[in-house]
Order: sequence, then structure tokens, then C-alpha cells
Amino acid sequence: MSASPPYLEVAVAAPLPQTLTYAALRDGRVAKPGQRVLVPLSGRLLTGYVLALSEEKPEFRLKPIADLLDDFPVFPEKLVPFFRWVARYYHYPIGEVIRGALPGGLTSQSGRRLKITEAGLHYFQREQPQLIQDTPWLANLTANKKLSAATVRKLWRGKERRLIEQWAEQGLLTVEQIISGASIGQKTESCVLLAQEAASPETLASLKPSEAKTLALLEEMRTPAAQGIPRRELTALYRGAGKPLAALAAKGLISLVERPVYRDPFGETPPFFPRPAQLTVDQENALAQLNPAIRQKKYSAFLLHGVTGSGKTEVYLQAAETTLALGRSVLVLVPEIALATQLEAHFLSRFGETVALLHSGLARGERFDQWQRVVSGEARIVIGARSAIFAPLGDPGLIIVDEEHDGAYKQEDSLRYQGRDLALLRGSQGGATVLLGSATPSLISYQHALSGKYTLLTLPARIENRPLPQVELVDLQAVNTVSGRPPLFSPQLKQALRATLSRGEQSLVFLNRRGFAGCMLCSDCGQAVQCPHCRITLTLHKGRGELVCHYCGFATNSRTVCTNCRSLNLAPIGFGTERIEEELTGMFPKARIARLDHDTTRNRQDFLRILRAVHEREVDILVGTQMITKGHHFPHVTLVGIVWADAGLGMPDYKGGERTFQLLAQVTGRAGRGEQPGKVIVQTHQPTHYSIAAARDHDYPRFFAKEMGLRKALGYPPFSRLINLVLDGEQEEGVQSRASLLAAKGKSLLPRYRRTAILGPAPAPLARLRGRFRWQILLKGPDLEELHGLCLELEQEQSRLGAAVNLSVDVDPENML
DNA sequence: AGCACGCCGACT
DNA sequence: GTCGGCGTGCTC
Repeated sequence: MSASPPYLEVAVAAPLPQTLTYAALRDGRVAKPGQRVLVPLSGRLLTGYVLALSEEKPEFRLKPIADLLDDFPVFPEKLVPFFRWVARYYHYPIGEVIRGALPGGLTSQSGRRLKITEAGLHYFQREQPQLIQDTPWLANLTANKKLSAATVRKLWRGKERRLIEQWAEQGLLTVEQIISGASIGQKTESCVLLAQEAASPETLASLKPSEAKTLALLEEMRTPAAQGIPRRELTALYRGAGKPLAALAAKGLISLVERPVYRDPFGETPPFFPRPAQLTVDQENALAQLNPAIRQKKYSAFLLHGVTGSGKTEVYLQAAETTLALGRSVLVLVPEIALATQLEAHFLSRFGETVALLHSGLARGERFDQWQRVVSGEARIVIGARSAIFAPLGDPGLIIVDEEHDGAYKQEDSLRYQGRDLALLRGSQGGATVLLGSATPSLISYQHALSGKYTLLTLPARIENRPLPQVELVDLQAVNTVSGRPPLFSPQLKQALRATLSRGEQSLVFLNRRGFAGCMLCSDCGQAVQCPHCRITLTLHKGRGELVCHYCGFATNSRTVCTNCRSLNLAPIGFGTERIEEELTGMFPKARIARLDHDTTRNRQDFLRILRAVHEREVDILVGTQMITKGHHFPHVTLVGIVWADAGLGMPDYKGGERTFQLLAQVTGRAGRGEQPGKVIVQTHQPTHYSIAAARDHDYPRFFAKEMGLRKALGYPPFSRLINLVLDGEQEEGVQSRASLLAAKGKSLLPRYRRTAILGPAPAPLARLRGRFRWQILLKGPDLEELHGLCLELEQEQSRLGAAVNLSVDVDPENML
């Protein structure tokens, strides 16, 4: 056996642009790629991730690794090139990429814990009561005798540090170096094991009644596999089993052991979906192309364009079967909110135990457990939101991105990645088949399908040949009202709702804006009440009695005064889902009306509860935001009303047309998925707009052609690429001048980047967000190499200029807001 | 990020 | 003259 290579390439969990090299552990223990280690970095200890081992000695002096944090890798070595690519492409420190990819609670670092000594306690309480009163952390310390590492970290940075060091020298307190931060471990549960040999008659005779009862129960519960009976299950049957258990253990009849358990993330049992007896011809055709590609074990990409209700899920399931049969694993990405819905239940029904779930709704511990099941190879199918693209599967042979057009695949803070794009990357690096599915593909994916980069698969018909719903456009300009302003509900929509109610069928009413009113307008000075942190108008939420900022969550009492002139005359303007709900209640007092949006679904349970109520036909009219469009099947919905289709068209955003089409097509697809045909009423001010007209006709190709023409004319993606540089800071002037400096620097470099243009600097569309001022610079051009090169030079310039202003880089931005 | 090193004002 | 404030720059 050869000695392990002495040098390790480590990505440290700190914002360093490069990896660092360390010498192997002094004690001879070996660290493998994918393992976490504790490494010294400028006088402290931090978590690092081993990326590679090497024989080559670098020319600088090396420090050795301080400790191993894991016995086994936390991610497979195969992910290393993926992490490297992500870090480079998205201009993000590789250690932070990996830290973010791993489940939370796995990052250790050195810290300090403060304890107060007896002498210190006397001193402060006798001599310095005033000081304790005035200093919250000292009060905390004297009360609890110690301070956590997290608290000390904050103090250490401030000027308290010197004070603490002085007091420590005087013996009033002690400072202890500790390793802290890793808060997650394996959860165990105690299990009862029955003794191998039968107990002697004397022993049995000596048992108390409670002990005999316990033993009898255990005999009954004994499983053939003999892996122990969870104590929890026993005490559920017999509350008083605790004491007898201890006695039985003392007598040698049983033993008690701790077994690792996985916390169950599935909450409640999802519905069971049986395998369909037969596939449609279109499904057969799709699989006839997919299965051979999967068996090739080489990279290939498919776009499955299937109208809503056409049976994409069954194609996913059978492709997954093919992949599992090859001994490879399957990764399924879904938009966050669509989790716990149809798709998940289908995979659980078909594959059961081998499915792991990764999404943000899991508690930290649950997420850790799911991760462990994947690393260990126990789970071979992962279903998760965008971050599941980092799932530690060793050899995914199929990567599915459901609803690939969905904006939720783009992460809009910290590491700003596109989950769908990374699915394609991971597939190409690992020789996997990538399957993108959508009823309304993104422009870019459809273009790749047409150009042959992906193979296009289509499911043009709904299963059982159910017709697509009939869509009626209502021109709001043409609706007469007393006030001259268009009403919320046109006569056509009202009439249709009434008719649907009287038939005992369900309706969906859709508006992509929550809250009650758009904003509160001051009748005296004409200004809208704004968020003090974000410079956008606050939205009235009547039920909560609050004005709420939809960007930072700031909330204030709705009985407020005008921030400009302090007038009390505030009037609600505009409308949201809450207002729609109220109006509907007025119009149809007997109807059962429910609302599905961010306000009514604080968590997954609320969300599922409302969905179930709709499913059980306990709801006649469901009002909602785009949340209602995501992956749900409502068989009894026969009417969909879209209150205001133009809501997304006025945004300062090149994707407005695409979003509007997708949204309308998706909402429209909710109607008539059961046996009754569906009807859709779309209210709009722009009935001739191409996005709206094409959605009415279910005509994706027509929308695609028109939108591509517009993008080409304006030089927007996919005809160019973008990198957005967003600067933010506390001082408005500082941010603005930094933006100007960087833009000027960039422009001076343009002779070397001839195909690239710089737009800006300009205030970001949200010029103030969470109390910070924001400016942006947009790099635009067809040459990706140039864009990245220029971006790197600007980042260097930015780091020279200092940290008072923060720069974040958004590669392939989708949402300029 | 956060620690070390280094360079200027108010104190023994 | 020192202590201690904060501004660059580096971290294997």
C-alpha cells in the first residue's frame, strides 16, 4: 500500500477566490476528497472541503490540516469539477459554493466561549451593579455564568474585546477556545432488544405484573429481522413501560440500544397513484426516444413539451425506471412550491423508500438526514427544489427538470445560479440524460430544441383526449361603468361564475398580486405610502390591518399617516387577491370561497390544507396568485377567471412578455382537467397583445416566433448574454460614486472587449432595498468569454476600492428587480 | 470574512 | 514617548 499523497487542495468556507493547499494531518490520518477538515487560516480555524490530493509541493510554506471533521465524505468526489465550474461561472468563492450546497449546520469554526469566575461574579455584583445594568451582555454573563460563541464573536469585533481581555487577565472571567458551529448530528432513538435465550422459569416467576405485561407486549411486537423494537412504539401501547423496561434490562431479559433514525420528512401519507394500465401513443413515442438515450450512458438533453394534463409525469416515472435498472440514480428538480404535490406523490407511489426529498421546508435535522441517505447510497432518487442540483448522488443517469420555464429555478441572492442550467451542466459532466419538461418552455430551451441542441419531444394532446379549455378575452376598456374606471369583474366573468356555481362546479379566480389594494394614496398630497427601507409602495393587507412591503416584509399599522404631509386622508388604490376575495364574498354570499397566496399559506401545512379542501370540493371559488398554477390537478374546476392579465407587462424587465404568456397558459391549463370541459375568461386592457392572444389560442409556436423577433431587435437574450453587477451600501453617495467609478473603468477597458457593451450605471429598479442603496451596471454582449473577462477585471477594481460598497454579480440575470 | 500589520491622534 | 483607533491586504 502506497502512502497517501502529502498535499491537499482545500476550499475553505470563507470568501476566498482560490483554493488553498495544506499539508496532510500530522497524525497520519488520511483525508479524502469530499471530506470536511478543520484548517488554520490567518490565526483561526475554519471548515474546509478537500477537493483533491496531490504529490506536487508548492513553493510556499504550508500549514498542516488541524483535524478531520468527518469519517466519510459529505459529497462525492465526482461533484468537485461541478463545484469548480459553478464557482468560476457565477463569480462566487468556491468554499461558499460548497458550504451553501451542503445542508446547514455542518460548518465548524473556532470560536471563544466566555465564562465568569467566582471572583468575577462577586466583583461585578458587589462593586459594579450599575455596569451590569448598563451592559446587556454583562447582565447576560452574570445571569448565565457563560456566553455563547456566537455572542462573543459579535463582542470581539467591537471595542469590548480589550475590556474582556483585561478582565480575563484580572481573573474575573475566562476565555475558552472552542470549535463551534456544527450543530447537526445523527438523531438516535432507543430500541429494545430481546435476549437470545429464553428466560429461566425462576426469573419469569420473579417478574412484577407490569414487567410481565411489558415482556408479553415485546414478544408480540418482535420482528423477524430482530433489529430492535423502538421504545417509542412500545410506550405508545403501554404508557407505563418505562420502569419495567429498566428492570427487565437489569435482569438480563432485554437490552436497550441507541439506533440512528431518520427523521421522516413526509409529514403525512401522500395519496397513492397506481401505475396506469397503458400509455398514450405520444407517451410511448417520447419513451422510445428517451430510453435508448438513457441506456447509452452519455450526455443527452431532451425538451418534453407537453400541454397541461398531457401526462408528462408518467414519462418521467418510466424514464426513471429505465435509469434505476442500469444501476444509476435519478435527480428530479421541481419548483419549490410544487413540492408535496402530485409529482412527489407519484414518485413515492412508484419507488417508495428509495426516494429522498430535499427542500427548504425541511427542518435542519431532516435535511441532514435526507442528505445522509443520499450520500450513503440508500436513496437513489432525489426530488428537490433548485438547490437539490447539488445533491450528493454519485452517479445520476437521469436529471429531470419539471416546469423548466419556472422562475423559481433562478436563485436571486448569494450564489445567483440557474438550477435548470446547472442540471444541463451536471448532466454533461456526468454523462447523464437531462429531461426538461414544460407546457410553456422557456424561450431559450425551445430555441435549443429547434436548433437540435436538445431533442424535442411533444405530448400535444391531453390524456383521454380531453379538450383544451375555450378561452374568452374580455376587453376591460370596453366595459362601461358609472365611475369610468374598469370594474374588477366584467359582466361576462360574473355571469360565468354564477353559472358555474349553480352547476355545483368549481372556479379559480387568478390575480398575480396579493394584498387588498396596490397601495395607499394620500388624498391631500397625492403620494403613495412607501416602505422606509425599500422605496417602493406598501400594499394594504386588510385582514392583518397592516401595510406591508412585499420586498423586505416591513409592516406598519394600516391606520397610518402620509409619510410626506402627515395627512390622515389615505385612500386605497388598486387591488390584490384579498380585495378580490372580499368582492366575491359580497357578490356570492352563499359560495364557499378560499384564498391561496403567501398570506394564507405561511407554511406547507396551510398550503396542503387549502389544496385538500379544493380537492374534496369543500370550496366553490378559489382565489389565488400564481401559487395556484404550480403543478396541481383540480379535476372539478371548470372555470378559470383571470382578473387582470396585463399585470406583468408594465414591468421594467425584458421578460415581461414571456412571463405573461407562461402565466396565462399555466392558469388556463387548470381548467377542465376532469371530465367536464373547461372555460377561461381573461380580462385585459390589451386584448391584441401577442402574449395574451397567443395564450388564448394555446399557440406556443406563434408566441415563440413573435417574442424571438422582439428579443433579436433589442439584442436581448438569447441573442446576447448579460451579466448584471449590483452595488449596494449604506451611503447613497458612496454607492453611486462606486458605480460611476466601476462603469468608467469598464468603459476604458472596452477597446479590449470589442463585442461587449456596458449599460449604466443606473439606480437599480429597487433603488433602495432593506435599508441599502442599490445601483447597477449591466454588461451585455454575444461573447461569453469577453463578458466574464471584463467582469473579473471589474471585480478586481472593486476589491481595490474597498468594502464600504458591496458588489454582487448576477450572471444570466432573469429579473432585474 | 476576519485577522495581522501598519500608520496617525490623545493620553500617561 | 505609548496606547489604541481604524484603514489595506492576505489568508496555504
